Amino acid sequence: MSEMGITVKKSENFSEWYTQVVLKSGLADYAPIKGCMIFREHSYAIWEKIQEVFNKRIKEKGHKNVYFPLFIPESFLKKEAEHFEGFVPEVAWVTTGGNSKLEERLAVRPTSETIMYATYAKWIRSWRDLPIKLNQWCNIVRWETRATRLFLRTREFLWQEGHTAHATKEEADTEVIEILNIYKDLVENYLAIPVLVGKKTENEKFAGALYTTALEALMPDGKVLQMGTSHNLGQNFAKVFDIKFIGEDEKEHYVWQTSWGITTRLIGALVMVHGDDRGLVLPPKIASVQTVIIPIPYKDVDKELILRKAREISENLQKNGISAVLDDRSEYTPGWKFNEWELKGVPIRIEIGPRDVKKRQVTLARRDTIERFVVKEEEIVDTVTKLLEEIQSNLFNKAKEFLEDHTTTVKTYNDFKEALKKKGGFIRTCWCSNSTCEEKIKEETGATIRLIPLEKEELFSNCVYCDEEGKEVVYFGRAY
RNA sequence: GGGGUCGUCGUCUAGUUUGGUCAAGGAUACCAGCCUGGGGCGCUGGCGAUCCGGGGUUCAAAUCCCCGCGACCCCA
Repeated sequence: MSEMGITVKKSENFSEWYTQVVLKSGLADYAPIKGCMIFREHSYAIWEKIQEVFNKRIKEKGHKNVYFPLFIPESFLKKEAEHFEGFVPEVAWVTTGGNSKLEERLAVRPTSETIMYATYAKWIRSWRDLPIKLNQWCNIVRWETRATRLFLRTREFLWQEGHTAHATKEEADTEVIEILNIYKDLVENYLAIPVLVGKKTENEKFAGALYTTALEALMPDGKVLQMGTSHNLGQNFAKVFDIKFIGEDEKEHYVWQTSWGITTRLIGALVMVHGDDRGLVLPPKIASVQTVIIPIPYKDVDKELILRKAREISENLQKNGISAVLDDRSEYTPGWKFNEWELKGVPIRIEIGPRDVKKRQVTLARRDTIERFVVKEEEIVDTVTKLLEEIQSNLFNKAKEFLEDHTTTVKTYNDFKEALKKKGGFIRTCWCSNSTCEEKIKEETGATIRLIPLEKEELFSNCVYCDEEGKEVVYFGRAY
C-alpha cells in the first residue's frame, strides 16, 4: 500500500491529519518562502464559491467592489495610534525600489483602513455622498513570527475587506450587524459550520475600532477558530483622516465607519470540521464538483454503451443545476478513482457498470456516511438533489451537535479549568467585565473571552474569577 | 511565547547510535510493454539522490561539531 492516502487518523493525531488532508487532497502546497502557501486549484475553487455567494449578497445591499494599492505609506499607517500599535509588530516593509532607497518606507498592507480612508476624505463632502459601501478582494501580508499553519496562519493570505462610511452611528451599527448576519448565513448554510456570534471584549477588539463583532466556530480538537469579523470603527479613523461632511443640518460632522472581513482561513475550518480519515468532505453547496460519475467497464462488455449512459447521466444532472464530472480516464482503475475523489471530498459518487446498465440503474455512494445504494435510472436527478440537501444538513447537524456537546456552563473557576482541560470547547460563564480577570484567566489557562453574546443572556452567578458581581454572560475558549 | 523532533531519488523511507561495508538499499510515483477494471490490481524492463545549504574535524563524513535555511509535533 502506498503513502497516497491519509496515513493517520483524525482522532489520533489531529495536527498531522490536517496537514496530510490539505496536502494530499490537493488543496494547497507549501511555497518556497517561509510561512507562505500555494492555494491550488481545489482550494481556489472553494474560495471562488465563497466569493460568488458573498458578492451576490453584498451587491444586493448596494456594495461595490474596488481595488486599492498593496502599498501603504508609513505615515498613513501611523495616523491612528491604536491601529498602528496593533499592527506594527507584523508589518512587512518595502524600503528599496530598484537601486534607490525610498524616502518613506511602504508597508505591505496588513489591512487597508488607512489607505482607503485617506481617499474617503477626498471623496466625501456632503451628506449626499453617503453612505460609501465598498469592498475589496485582495491579499494581505502579516509577518507572523509564530508557527504557521496552512490556511490557518500564514504570512500572506486572501480575504475580503469591506469598508463603509455612514452619516450616523445607528447606520453604522446596522451595517455591522447586517454583515455579521451575511457571514453567519454563508458559514452556516454554505460551509455547514455552526457559529456563535457576539461582541469582542476591549482586549480582543480590532485595533482602532469602537467595537468588534465576530463569528466563532469550534474545531474538533476543542479549539476555537474565528470565522469572520465586523467592526464599528466609530469616528476614530474619521477624526485622524479628516473625513467630514456637511449634513442636512448645515453643520460639519465626522462620518461613522465600519470594516469587516473573512479570509481563506475559512477553508481550513472546512477541512477540520468535516474531514474524516479518508480525506476531505465538502458540503454540497460549496463543492465545485458535486457528483462524480465513474464508469466501470469490463473487457467483455460494450464499453461504449456504459460510457454513453454515463455521459447521458452527466448531462442530465448538469441540466438540472447539479455539477457533475465524468471521470472516464481509462488509465486509472475504478478503485483508484474512488479513493482519489473521496480524498478530494466530492459529496456523491455515481458508479455505473455492466450490472447497472442491464438493470437500468446506477450505484450511488455518499461521501459523508460512505453509504452505498442503488437507484433507478429515471430517479437519479431527484435522488441526487435530495441527497445533496441531506448531506448538507447532515454535515451541519453533526457539527452543531458537537458544538452543543462542547459548550459547558460553569459557575466556579475550578469547574472552568476542569471543563477546559477535559473537553475544551466553549465555556459559558459570568464575568465582572473587568479586564484584569480576563487577563488573569488567559495567563493561567490560555483561554480568552471569545464572545459576549449579542442577545444578552440571563446572569446566573458571580464573576467566575474574582467572585464579584457578574455583569455579563461570556463564552471563553482556547483560540487558534 | 516555551519545549521537542526532523531534513537522503518526485513522494515515503533504510542507513546516522558505533565515521570506512554506501559508487547510498527499498517501496511508491514516473516512462515503455503486457494484463486488467464493482475499493489505490498484477507482471517484466527502465528512469530517477553531488544525502537541505555553508563551514569545520578526519587518511576517510549521509553519519561527528558549528552556523544558516526550511518543515513538523507538543504545551501555554
